[in-house]
Amino acid sequence: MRRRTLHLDASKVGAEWQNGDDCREILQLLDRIGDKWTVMVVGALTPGPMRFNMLMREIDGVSHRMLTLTLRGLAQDGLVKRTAYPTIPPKVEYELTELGRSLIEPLSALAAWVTRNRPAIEKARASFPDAA
Amino acid sequence: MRRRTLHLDASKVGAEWQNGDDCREILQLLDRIGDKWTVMVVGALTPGPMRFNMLMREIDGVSHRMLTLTLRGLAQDGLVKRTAYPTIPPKVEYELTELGRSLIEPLSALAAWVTRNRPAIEKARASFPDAA
DNA sequence: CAGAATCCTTAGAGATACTG
DNA sequence: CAGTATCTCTAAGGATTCTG
Repeated sequence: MRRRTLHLDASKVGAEWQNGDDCREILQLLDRIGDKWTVMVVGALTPGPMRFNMLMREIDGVSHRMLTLTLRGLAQDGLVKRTAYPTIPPKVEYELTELGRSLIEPLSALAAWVTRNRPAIEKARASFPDAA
Repeated sequence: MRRRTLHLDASKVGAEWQNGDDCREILQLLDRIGDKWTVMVVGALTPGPMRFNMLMREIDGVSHRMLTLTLRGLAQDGLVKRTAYPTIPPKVEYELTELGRSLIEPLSALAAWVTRNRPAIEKARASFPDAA
């Protein structure tokens, strides 16, 4: 018997986690949410709206192309609002929507986890049998 | 001036999010944590220890190879404990470590977010200008 | 300035077969 | 049963160029 809701209770999560019901779509979304650049963009936009080139500079390592694609994806998903000012030269501002902002919390929780446990993970890596 | 800690306070996260100090390594870890199969494995292992083939069956869509690689990675990072019983045929059990279990919570928070907001996202996608 | 289009390169991942 | 090793192939992503 399979439930459709995801409980936060850690001890019960597993059951519906991989139940295949809506698991596929969840994972598909996780792929977008967990995407490297997506995380970066959300992080960069957290303080407030930003223009394209500003994001480019802010994000460090992102290519023009990937930033475009990521932003478009986020806009499609309603996480980011794109505002184009028809000036010359063009000016386009991106900002998190309400939905987008609601993602900050779980995402930063994860970031916090990483920060908190990085030492442990690095220790584990180092002490792993035949560590590369 | 840059802090090294990640605050959970949504309004302040952005600043250190992309500050480049330890951002690189955080992202690198996020890549592993956010990885499709990693999420699946953690989910599958949440209820308790499991053997390789069981995981194969449980996870649906994972190839033999990817499961091996994912599990090895998780073991290296100390998130999963691998126990091999030297019997014939071999029997290998995987289970979450303490560290691994601590990941369940933030991960399921994210999963919960996806579940909660999937309708909104799908609506956004559908109503997007020239939706594919 | 923002973005579209093109090319090109590689790493990721599936399929398959072999081994202890 | 669990794991390794190859081979292959696709598609993600970088660099570059062009346009409104």
